[in-house]
Amino acid sequence: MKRPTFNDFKRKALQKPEVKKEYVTLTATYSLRKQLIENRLKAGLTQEELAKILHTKKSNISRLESVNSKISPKLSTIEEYAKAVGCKLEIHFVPHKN
Amino acid sequence: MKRPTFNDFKRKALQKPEVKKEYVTLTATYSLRKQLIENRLKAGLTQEELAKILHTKKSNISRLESVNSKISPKLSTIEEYAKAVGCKLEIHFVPHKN
DNA sequence: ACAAATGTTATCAAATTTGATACCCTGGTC
DNA sequence: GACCAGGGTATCAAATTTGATAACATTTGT
Repeated sequence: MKRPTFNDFKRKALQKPEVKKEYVTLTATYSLRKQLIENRLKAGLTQEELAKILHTKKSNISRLESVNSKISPKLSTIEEYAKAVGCKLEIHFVPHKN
Repeated sequence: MKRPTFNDFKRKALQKPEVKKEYVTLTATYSLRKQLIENRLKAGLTQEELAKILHTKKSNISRLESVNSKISPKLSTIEEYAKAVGCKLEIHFVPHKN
């Protein structure tokens, strides 16, 4: 019997409905922040350089990317960010299994 | 030689950079509205029923789904809508070709 | 045609995000 | 140590979205 992995733990935990509920909302925003940063770096830009492109300030970019940020950005904000780092934003409604 | 189709026209038009630029931003929001409505219907809900689930009013749902709506909704608004119709929201940064 | 259900639009106050400014922190370099 | 680049945080006014209400329009069913 192999030792339980993190994925095992995750799969188990997600059985609990209250955990699953949190997980769904968490991943969406978390994955977004990750993609923001990831694609800015991929474009070789600092927060300040990106800010200039978007005609705003670096502090605002930082707020957007911040993990502990309590704000839910507007769709247009994310869209402009994406365009500035050479990406296209795709949004999908994926039906829940169960 | 077959008659030019709409897709032919579309492909041709998208060669023009200024058209392409508009297209990119248009499709993102347009495709969103379509998915909102499509998935609400798929869930068998009226705007009023969905409004009740989200603790709001049907007029607000209509505004969200409205094609000529000038507003760019918050991400959390779309996320809650998705959850209410039994979906998970997925957001992807897709690198531009070229 | 009528009534009921569903969807749309306008408007206002309340809530939230955004832009700008200022300031702090860390790592690296001199 | 002093300096700089890059990033983070707090705060305020300005801009925008959201919720609620009311009235109007459209579709559906009988």
